[in-house]
Amino acid sequence: MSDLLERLRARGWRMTSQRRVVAEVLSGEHVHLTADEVHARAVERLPEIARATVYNTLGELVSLGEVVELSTDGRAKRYDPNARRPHQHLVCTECGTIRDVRPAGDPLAVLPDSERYGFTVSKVDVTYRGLCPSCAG
Amino acid sequence: MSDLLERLRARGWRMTSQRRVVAEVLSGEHVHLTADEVHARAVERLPEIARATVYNTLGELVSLGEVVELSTDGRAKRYDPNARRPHQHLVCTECGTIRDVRPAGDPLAVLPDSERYGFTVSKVDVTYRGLCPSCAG
DNA sequence: TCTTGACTTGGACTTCGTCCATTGTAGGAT
DNA sequence: ATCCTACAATGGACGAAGTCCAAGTCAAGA
Repeated sequence: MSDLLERLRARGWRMTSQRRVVAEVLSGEHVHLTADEVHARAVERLPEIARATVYNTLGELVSLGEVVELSTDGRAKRYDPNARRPHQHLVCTECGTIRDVRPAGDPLAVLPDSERYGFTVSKVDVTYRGLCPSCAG
Repeated sequence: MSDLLERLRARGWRMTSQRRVVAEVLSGEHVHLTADEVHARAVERLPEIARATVYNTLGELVSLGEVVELSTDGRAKRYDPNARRPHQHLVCTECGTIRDVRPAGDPLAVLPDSERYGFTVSKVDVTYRGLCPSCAG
C-alpha cells in the first residue's frame, strides 16, 4: 500500500523502517491481524523490531483513521486496514474467521430518537455472527 | 430477581450462597458490571467469595443464556442481566456509560445475501457510540 | 445422617497491553 | 556531506483481566 505511505508522509509522519514494515504487513482485503500477529510478520522482515513499536504504530494508524481497531471476541484486538470505506464485520463463532461486509443503508438511522436518551450518536459498530461454510460442515 | 433463581433451580443448578449473591448483584435495568465490580459487590454480602467463583458463575449464567456478555471497549467484559428481551447498546465514548436500547426492526435482515459469504448468520451485535448528555456538555 | 459429586477456594499462571528511561535516527539546517 | 535535535525505537518491568488446578467444602438426594 504505497498510497498509505504517501498519505502518512504527507501528514508529517517521520518514515522509519519499522513504520514502513508495519504498514506493509497491514495491507490487503479482509485482513484482521492481532498486534502480535502483526509483530510476528514484521519480525520476518525486520528481526529487531520491538513489540512496543508495533503497538505504538498501530495506535497511531488508528488515531489517524487509517486502520480500524476491532474487539470482536474479547480476546486480542484486531487491526483492519480497510478503513477508507465504512463496513461491518461477519465473524465465525467457531473458527474466528472475519469477513468485511458492506451495510445496506445507514445503520445509524435505525435508532429511533425515543431510544437515544439524549445521546449525540456518532457511529455504530455492527458485528454479525454465525458459522462460516467450513465450520457449518 | 427471584424468578432468575427459580429458573436456575429448575434447570438443576445446585443453589449455593455464592451463586445466589452473584445472581442478586446482577439484577435490574441498565446494569452492565465488570466481573470485578460484581465481585466487589458480592464481597459486601459474602466476604469470603472468591474471584474465580464469580468468573465461573458469570460464565455459567452466560452459557445458560440468562446474562449477556459484552466487550464494548476492549477493556474488561461487562455482564448484562437483561438477556430475556433482545436489545442493543448505546455507549458514551467519553465516560463509558451504557444504556440498553431496543432495535427498530430485525437487524439481521439488513445483511444482503450477497454479503454473507456462505455464512449461516445467527445473531448480530450492534453498538451505538456517541456522547451522553453530561459529556456533551 | 451419610455420602458423593458438584462447587468453592486461593494462588500461581497466561495473555494482552502499557510505561518509561535509555539509545538510535530521519530529515531539516548549515 | 555533516551536524543537530526532536521524534522514534528498544526492551524489560509492570499492570489488568482472565484462566487453571489441586485441595477443601457443602447441597441435596438416599
